[in-house]
Amino acid sequence: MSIKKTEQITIHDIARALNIDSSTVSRALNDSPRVSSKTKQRILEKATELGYQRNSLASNLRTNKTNTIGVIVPRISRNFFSSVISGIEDTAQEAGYNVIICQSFESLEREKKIMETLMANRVDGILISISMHTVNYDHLKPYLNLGGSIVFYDRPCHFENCSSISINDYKASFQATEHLIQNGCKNIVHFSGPQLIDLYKNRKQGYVDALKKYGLEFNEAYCLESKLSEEDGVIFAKKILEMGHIDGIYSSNDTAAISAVQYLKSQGVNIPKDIAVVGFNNDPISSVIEPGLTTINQPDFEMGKMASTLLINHIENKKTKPESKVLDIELVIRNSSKHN
Amino acid sequence: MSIKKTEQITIHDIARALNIDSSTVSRALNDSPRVSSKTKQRILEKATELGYQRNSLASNLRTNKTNTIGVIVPRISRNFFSSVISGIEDTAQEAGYNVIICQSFESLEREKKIMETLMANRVDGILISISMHTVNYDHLKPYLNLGGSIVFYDRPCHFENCSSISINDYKASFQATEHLIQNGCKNIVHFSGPQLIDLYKNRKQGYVDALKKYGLEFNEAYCLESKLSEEDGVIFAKKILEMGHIDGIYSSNDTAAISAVQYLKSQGVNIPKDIAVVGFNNDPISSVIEPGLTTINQPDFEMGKMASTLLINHIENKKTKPESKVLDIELVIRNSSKHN
DNA sequence: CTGTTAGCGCCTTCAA
DNA sequence: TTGAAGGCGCTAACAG
Repeated sequence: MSIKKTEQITIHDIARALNIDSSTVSRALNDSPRVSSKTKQRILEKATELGYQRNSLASNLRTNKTNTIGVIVPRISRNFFSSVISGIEDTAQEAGYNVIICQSFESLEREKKIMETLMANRVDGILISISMHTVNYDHLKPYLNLGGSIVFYDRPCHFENCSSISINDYKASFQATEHLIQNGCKNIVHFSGPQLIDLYKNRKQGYVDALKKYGLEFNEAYCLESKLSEEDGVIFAKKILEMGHIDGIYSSNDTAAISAVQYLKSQGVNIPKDIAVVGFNNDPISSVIEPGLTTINQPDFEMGKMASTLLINHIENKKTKPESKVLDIELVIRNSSKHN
Repeated sequence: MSIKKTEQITIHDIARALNIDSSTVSRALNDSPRVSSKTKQRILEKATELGYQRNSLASNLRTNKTNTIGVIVPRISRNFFSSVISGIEDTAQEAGYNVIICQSFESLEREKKIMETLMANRVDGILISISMHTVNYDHLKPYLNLGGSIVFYDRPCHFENCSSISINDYKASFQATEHLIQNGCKNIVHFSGPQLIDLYKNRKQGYVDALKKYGLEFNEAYCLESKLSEEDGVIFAKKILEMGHIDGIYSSNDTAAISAVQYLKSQGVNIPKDIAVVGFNNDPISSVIEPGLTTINQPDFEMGKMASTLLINHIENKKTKPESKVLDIELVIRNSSKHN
């Protein structure tokens, strides 16, 4: 900000105008009890009169505390993540923290850069959902060495002694598959995600184990792996139609399930009668549009709140031991739409 | 960040280790040409060896420049906005700026607080899409007085000599309505938004004028005003069914159009044969799901890029005169879905 | 309750 | 090409 010095009012300007010392002004502006309410009053008045604007850079430099937490998220456009962010902001604001949101776009390179700038800006802590291309965590170390705290959310991750919060993907997957089986499905396809990520590996395992429990054969060809792109659903739907005898879909991929359903419908398939579908899906629009879809309701907002709370705890109370919280989900069957 | 001093490596540590002065180190780390490449080399090596991490707080304080721009957005979960943000980040990153994203959640109170923290953190510039409850702009003044630059995007706004970028809402609306009329609609309902916001006022006017041009009567009861909440569409759809003779909907509200369409379909209405629909809608999911919807395609990503470019221009070149850019849209008729 | 003093880590004249 | 010195705006001892 190229600023003429005359425009920057500092505590010294206030002090000078009032013939007192700048340290008193500082105390007053921080509402310290060690200033008489009378002078506090005078100082605040003069401050607004002169149009004083606190310079946090200076104060943060001095105190070595920014009251800011960084959030690294694959992409904010995914509804699940924007809800998590809301939860984070909610809690953070209440505790007096600012939040900086950064998108990695699933790229390790961008994640590294983000870490650097968050570190350079000395954020007090970082909440991160690692990108799907992140396989080692070297880029997190410098920040930890610097004394920062990191909490992983959504995509679980065991690293140093950082806490993490995730949902019980295995169990969720198991339940979803079980639900389909109990409703009579015999040939269930699984829309999976990148197997490099534990999350998707766990989900696949839940699917596999549920099949096993009910004596259904596991068929690798039934696992359609997606890179989480927009149009995978349609491709998958076509494959399903080719296969011919599929009667169930368990999708661990938000958007894929939706577009698959749409495509299948357009081809005259009756959902869920011909093919039943269960998917992860926190998108409010699609829930309005596809009332027949059974969805796995992930606690997004709550996850944000918990992650934020945990991180702030770590920041303010370094002794706290790392925790690994695993949240359960619930299956929500949207048989009836929200239209009443 | 409560840090033991021993962990914070500074330029002085590097200087001491090399028996040179910290100012030389500073120059080297900033890649100044006024340092021999030999010492530069030594310094960089020692820096990585010691695990030096630049403290931007200090440097920003000193230079009075943060290389950071703040973005205020009503909510990131709306697809239009997250695309705008991507555009902003794209351009900003290339120009060497960091981006801080803040959500106002359409609340003036939150907007005020955000302005304060962005100001306190001395961001170099701010991109803002004002909340729908923002009627005056007093909270922006202190930042401008401090020498900051502001650019308005999406929701146009004439204030001091700030630039703004928006789409031609009037024209878009006119075209949309005209499209319906030319396709034989006689009784066209308009889903409008808060009339306090110029944007929605302009959109309504476009609708009104298009009706006028084609000699159709304007009926105030046909304007269904929404507060941009999720479920308005269903309420509106019910009203339409009550009215009985509606054959067209022009919606200036993303989600309302979608849920209305869904509800109408569930009641046996044929879209677009019985009722034709044109709406603003940048949501990729709904475009997959409702292929029959005619949508007004807003240049979201481009808007972000342009806004960012303009702001950075203002920041780096204060003489730049304020501009008001107005982008045109195009009607996209999604008769055929994306499924090929 | 208020003033004095001394930096936080970095950058930038000004000299050499 | 490098060093010395001072200060960005604020806060935190320590005195009084």
